[in-house]
Amino acid sequence: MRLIYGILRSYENSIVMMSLDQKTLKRSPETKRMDPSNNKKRRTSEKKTSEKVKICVGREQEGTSQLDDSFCWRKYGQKDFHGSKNPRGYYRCTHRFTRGCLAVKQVQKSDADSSCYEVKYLESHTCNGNLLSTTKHSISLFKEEERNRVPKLHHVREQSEDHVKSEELMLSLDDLENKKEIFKTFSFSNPETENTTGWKNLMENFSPTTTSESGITNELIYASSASVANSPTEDSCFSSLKNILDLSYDWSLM
DNA sequence: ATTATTTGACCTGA
DNA sequence: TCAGGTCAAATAAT
Repeated sequence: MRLIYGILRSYENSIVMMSLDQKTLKRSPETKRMDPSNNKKRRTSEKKTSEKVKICVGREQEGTSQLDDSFCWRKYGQKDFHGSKNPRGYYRCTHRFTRGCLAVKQVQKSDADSSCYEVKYLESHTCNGNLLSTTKHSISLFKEEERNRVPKLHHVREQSEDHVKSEELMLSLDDLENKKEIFKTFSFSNPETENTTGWKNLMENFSPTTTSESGITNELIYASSASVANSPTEDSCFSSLKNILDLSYDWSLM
């Protein structure tokens, strides 16, 4: 384990260096403003090449209109529509400028059921692979404030190259299995959580990228049924996992 | 100080 | 002209 974390930290260090360089890709307000041909608002005329769209309905999360789908989104706009009571929020991947990730999503509160949000995904994430959706989803099931404390460990995976990903995928799955074993030993024993298929299905249900590969898909995750991730049992399960991850992370910083 | 959100202005296509 | 989408300055939050 120590070796693994050592390797991950090496990746992280090199990636930090890379991302420093990549920050130069960020929009420069000066250059935009100085450029006369760029009179005020520039607009990209290129159309969205991908029409991969996924519409989900999820649960409102405490105070935030942003559904937690495990990715880092940044809101860049909001629009009111006539005929719709609720405005639509426009989000893009936080890594848009650092890693050129074009993922975009639109979130709109459902008119019919204000406890639900309709989420439309446009473009898929290029800032990470499916691996990440696997690894990060285990994190996404935590409460937001808890998730924020969980770590760069996952960012390392996020930025790794393809040949590393498959390796890391195995690691992460091993990790999951290990964590599950640990739960069983000192936490509880739940037939549901021991069902690997159920576990994987749960993960897949929360993955925008893994389910959006084949054209348009509509997927409904109703708030009530989504409570599977919030049931007391699952909660305790994941908070245990989170504790372990936190421990691992802290230890890796030593 | 840095990062994220808000919000009015603006752009493009229908 | 309008609807939908995006930009970016101002503001808020961390």
